[in-house]
Amino acid sequence: MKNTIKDLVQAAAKKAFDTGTLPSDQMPDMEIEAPKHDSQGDFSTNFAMVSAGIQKMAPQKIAHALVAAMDAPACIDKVEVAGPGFINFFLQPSAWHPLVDEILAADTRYGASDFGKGAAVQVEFVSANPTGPLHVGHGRGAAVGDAVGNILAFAGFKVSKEYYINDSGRQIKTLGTSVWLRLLEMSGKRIAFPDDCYKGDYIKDLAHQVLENQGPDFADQDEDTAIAVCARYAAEKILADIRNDLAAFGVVFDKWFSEQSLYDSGRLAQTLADLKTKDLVYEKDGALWFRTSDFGDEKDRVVKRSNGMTTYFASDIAYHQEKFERGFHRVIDVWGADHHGYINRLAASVVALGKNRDQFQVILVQLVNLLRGGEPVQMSTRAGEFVTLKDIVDEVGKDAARFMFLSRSYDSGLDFDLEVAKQKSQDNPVYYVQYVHARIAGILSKALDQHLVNDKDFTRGRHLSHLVEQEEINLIKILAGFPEQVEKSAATCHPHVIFTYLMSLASAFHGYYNRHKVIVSDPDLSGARLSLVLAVKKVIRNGLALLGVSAPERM
RNA sequence: GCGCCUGUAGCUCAGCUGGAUAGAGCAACGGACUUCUAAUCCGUAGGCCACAGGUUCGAAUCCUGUCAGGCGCGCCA
Repeated sequence: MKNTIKDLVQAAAKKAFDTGTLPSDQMPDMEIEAPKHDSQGDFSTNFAMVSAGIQKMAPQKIAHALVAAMDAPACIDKVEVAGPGFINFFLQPSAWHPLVDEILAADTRYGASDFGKGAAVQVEFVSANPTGPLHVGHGRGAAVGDAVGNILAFAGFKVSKEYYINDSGRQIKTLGTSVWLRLLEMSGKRIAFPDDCYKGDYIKDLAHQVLENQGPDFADQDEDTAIAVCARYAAEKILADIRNDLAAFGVVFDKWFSEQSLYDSGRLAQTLADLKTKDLVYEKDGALWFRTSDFGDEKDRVVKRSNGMTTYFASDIAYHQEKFERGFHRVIDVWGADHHGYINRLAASVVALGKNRDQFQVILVQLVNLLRGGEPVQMSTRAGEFVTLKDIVDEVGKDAARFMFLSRSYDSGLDFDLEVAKQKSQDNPVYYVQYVHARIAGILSKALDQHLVNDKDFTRGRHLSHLVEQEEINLIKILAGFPEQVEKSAATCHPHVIFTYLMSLASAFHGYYNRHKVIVSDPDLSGARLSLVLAVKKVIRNGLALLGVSAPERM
């Protein structure tokens, strides 16, 4: 419909030029948009305003010249000039009817596009160290990363979701030590438990399991060997739990990438060798420094410490090189906002090794404030006292949690209130939207019982010309906007665009539902309305699916 | 000190690749269930879009500065 209007405007501009009412035939970069107010029509264009410079005429005059030259088809009721020079198009209600058919036919693919043109994109998210359970912050990152992946895929990108496992280095050793010390404690040995070890109760559980598997003599083991055994066992167990918790949260990765594998495969050594060959590193104070400041970073960074150990940064450089070698055009990392100081150095490494800056993108997710009934939930990572993602999913459910996490832009901090997320009331947005789906399912099942519809009607509109109510046309207009919102969400990598859209569609539906009955005595009108609400149901489902939220048939 | 994010209704936030009269939800007040699910709807009220300049036909939106809040500035990960 939008393209029809655009063609119409362009044809009119050409005709106006040919007949001499417009001095130039140059086309401006105009927009066709749906105005905010109904009094401003179904569509409007800013053609006249953006042409003012080209035509050397007042926008109002250009607009009138254009309208005079326009051959509007029958589906357009009237065209008028308004405000500073907007041209507003008022459509016949029937112009909107074919869209219902289109939605029913496209079904699960309505809203999909080839916007991404099949470009390969990798989205890496969560990537929490396997040293403890996932917490609320990871939950928001997981919801965002997963939704961004879904949305990009729906918009025509070839998406791969990946989790990077930091399974080498000091933290894993610390994990092993923590378990080992708890194990000694249980075996009756008095030990001091250092401050930099992990203190959560899960460490004691793991120690208990190791002791059970290895037998009571294990406490007398050589310490280095024992810590290695503890570390391996604990990391594997924690990672398995992370996997399970994410699966329960509806997040499934295409690939789990091990940091250790970068060492084992020689990929990391290769990267360091490349850096030397390209003269991107130098030695100073016994350490090896990357010249990241030549590529936009504030200062150079160490990739190999004077003690011979490579840094986390070194692994990350190798990992990101490896990503691009796998053929991804774009690499997106989802990080917590507290890591933003890391962006410039990693971006520098990507650019230094031959990629464009815009091929690497970091989504920074701001922090979550966990509340219960308006009061902050006290948490201390140091003491190992915190609410885990699993706790949240168990308490409020996957759908409510995900919807809440995606309700706001990740650029803003988020207040997550457990009591609100749990409430089955109007405070809780997830039910507001899911309720639309369930309500329509209820109507459809009643219609099926009464033989008002059959299976064929689920892919094809019926008697659509009966849809004449203002609320009906308004609903179709909102449905028409879905593909555009998906594209906007994909272009900006902002899932909350879909959230906002779903809320407005749900609101329009509830309003319609309360004012008009779908199943009425006139079978043709019933058929038309059933087609319309079925289209709404499909779009709600498609939108919720992008956010990883289910669409229930009943509630 | 430097960098990133944020500042819009009493509260939580949309709107930010410039467009017409700045929108939702919550909270407050008043209404709607003999009905396809009231987990809903309708109405009322609520605003120096932090502040000051600039850019232009037009600024909540872009630029500069100021103020306020959050976070980050390791040979840690």
